[in-house]
Amino acid sequence: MQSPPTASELAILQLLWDNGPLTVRQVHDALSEEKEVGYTTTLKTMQVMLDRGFLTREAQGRGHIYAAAIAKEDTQDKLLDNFLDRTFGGSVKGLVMRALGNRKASRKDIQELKALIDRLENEDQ
Amino acid sequence: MQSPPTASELAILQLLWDNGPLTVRQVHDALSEEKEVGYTTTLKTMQVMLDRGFLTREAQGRGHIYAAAIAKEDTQDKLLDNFLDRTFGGSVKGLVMRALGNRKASRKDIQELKALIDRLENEDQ
DNA sequence: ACCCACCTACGATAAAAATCGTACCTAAAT
DNA sequence: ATTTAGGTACGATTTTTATCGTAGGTGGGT
Repeated sequence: MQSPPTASELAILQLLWDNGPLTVRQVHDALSEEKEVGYTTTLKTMQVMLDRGFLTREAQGRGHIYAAAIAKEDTQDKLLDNFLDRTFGGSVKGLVMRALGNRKASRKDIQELKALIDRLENEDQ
Repeated sequence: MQSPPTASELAILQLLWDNGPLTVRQVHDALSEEKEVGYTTTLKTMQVMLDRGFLTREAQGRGHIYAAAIAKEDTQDKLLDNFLDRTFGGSVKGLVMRALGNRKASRKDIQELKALIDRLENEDQ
């Protein structure tokens, strides 16, 4: 995977990751709720993504049904690495403290994070 | 601030945030260590940034000395918000757990995070 | 058989970012 | 005074992303 998915490509991947394989029409309808865009724009983007190896597809009736070809977690990790370097100079602590500090996480989130941190703390010993 | 700084602009901002006001030459030399790029490219980028309100400058001898005009934390926050939405569907927990889970944070980092979490936990009551 | 709604393919265009060439200025060294 | 090293300004070009128009295929309803 040469360069990571662009912002528009990522939006499409999110839909496929979360909802399973979809037709162009379905993706387009979902995207349209956020932002007006032509159908062929969505189509073209997905064709490019197919080409780039981000998607696979299967014939289905008249058209195709597309699926994500790259894993959600892998992709997120790569994007996170880039972002971390570019924006926080690679400091995980900087990123995490900012992410937590400036916005409200639910009590449940906080519990889970606490558990994770305890886990990390122990591993470390 | 209309649209956030692009990746190359951000690299320049980082230098200015971390080292204080610099000349184009100094910025260019620093950038060149990472990646080959023409001097006028750096110059032009900084002129654009001046235009966009991301930088200020002062005459100094033959040339100018540039400084960041936007705050590091504000900018990071905005970029983080975007990134969070685009990549983790807005889930702070998702982002933080991934950031912490997949790479090693130092014991000191972990302590600080723990303290932050305790603080958040109490605020929440 | 014929429409028509819906799909694909794909080049073209537009918009955004990044890169560079060239002309020109000026201070310092010779 | 000339040269020269380094600086600026700024249009032009290239590269990357995003967007769309148009031509053409196909299956189901009538």
